[in-house]
Amino acid sequence: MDDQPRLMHAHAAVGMSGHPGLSQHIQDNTGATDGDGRKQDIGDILQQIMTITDQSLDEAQARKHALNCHRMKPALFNVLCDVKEKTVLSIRGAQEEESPDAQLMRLDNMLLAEGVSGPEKGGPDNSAEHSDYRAKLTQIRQIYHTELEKYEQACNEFTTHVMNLLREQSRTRPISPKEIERMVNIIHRKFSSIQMQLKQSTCEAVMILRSRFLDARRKRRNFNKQATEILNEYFYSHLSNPYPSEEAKEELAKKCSITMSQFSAGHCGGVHVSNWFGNKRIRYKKNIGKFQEEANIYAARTAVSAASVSAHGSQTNSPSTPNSAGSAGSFNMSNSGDLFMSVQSLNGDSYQSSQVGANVQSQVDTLRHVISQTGGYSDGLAANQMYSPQGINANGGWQDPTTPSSVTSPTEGPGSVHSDTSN
DNA sequence: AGACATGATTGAAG
DNA sequence: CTTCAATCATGTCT
Repeated sequence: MDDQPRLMHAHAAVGMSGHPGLSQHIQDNTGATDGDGRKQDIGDILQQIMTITDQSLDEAQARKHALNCHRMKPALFNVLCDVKEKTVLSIRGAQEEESPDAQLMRLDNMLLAEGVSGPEKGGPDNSAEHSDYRAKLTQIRQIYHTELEKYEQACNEFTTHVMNLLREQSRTRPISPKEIERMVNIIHRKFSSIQMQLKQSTCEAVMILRSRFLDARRKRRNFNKQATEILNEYFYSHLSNPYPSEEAKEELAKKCSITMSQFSAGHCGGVHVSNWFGNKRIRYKKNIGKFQEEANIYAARTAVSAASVSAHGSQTNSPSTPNSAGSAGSFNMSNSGDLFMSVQSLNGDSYQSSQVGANVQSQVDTLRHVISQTGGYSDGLAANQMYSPQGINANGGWQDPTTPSSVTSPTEGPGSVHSDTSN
């Protein structure tokens, strides 16, 4: 024990020479009056630190306490912190990551958009339609939030724990507040990367859910009978030009209660009507014979209602007339006069004289069917020939397929009806 | 289970 | 943009 001072001195000398800034630092902190005595002090302390692990626990505790209370302790602590800081920085260098903020932001945005994060989405959706989807989404939402909370809590707990630990250790090790702060940052980064994983998998789950529930193709719903009837009524009563305008489509959609398309924002039921008419046209044209019966049924039905309307001498639709979409100005019948004449000359009926424009087209179509059905054409083929060519040209398309739904209806020439029916 | 019906999608054409 | 034609994918009937 009595040779320690000498040894310490040597140690101190080595230590000091290794760190040129050390003496300066200490001098700053102590006022630097008596040079040699100070050196001895420092050497003393350093030696004690070096040998602390060789001592018994109790002894070490006592020494530790003594060291903590030593007047040179703050200065030494600062120096060591400084040295460590420089070493650590040089090792770590500029490998600070480039922050995955962009990705995190995207995930956040998506979760927000999907209604997972952010306020609960209580849109005016018809809940019956996607209740299943919403239930699952709520489930995901709940899991997400619980997990997020859990992570947050764990992060906070861990951070506090580490901070306490470091603070405690800073009594014996050179740990500066700056370093603690850095450590906290590291922890936060780690946890946020875990959080990102959570967000990522949540996004994936939502995507899968979406594709399963909201992909209309997968979840195809047939229109109900009434909707099909309404659409068919329109189709067969506008057989010569079955291209409803946008307004007509919307109206039909409304009448048919076709509203399931909230998920593809921008358009509503009209799209389904368009699809329906597209399919109908193509399938009708492909196999007219197959639709013969159907056509007759609807033709007869519309004829009856049309007749009853005109019999009342009224322009308003009778309640039993479901084809109002084709009337009441849904279409601009600029050439209704021609058609009207055609019909007149066609069957010589006089009751139509009371009709003006609107209903003419549907009646033309309708009457054709009635005629074909009842006018002595018992032969189905003949009947087919009777009305199938109307509007369908030699190429197998309805006339003017480019802009059929614009402004005016049938560009059907004045002679077309005659030629069609001039058997 | 298989056939058929039917709403939706896709790509070309205009 | 719309429509057509082919096709897909699902619903429904047998």
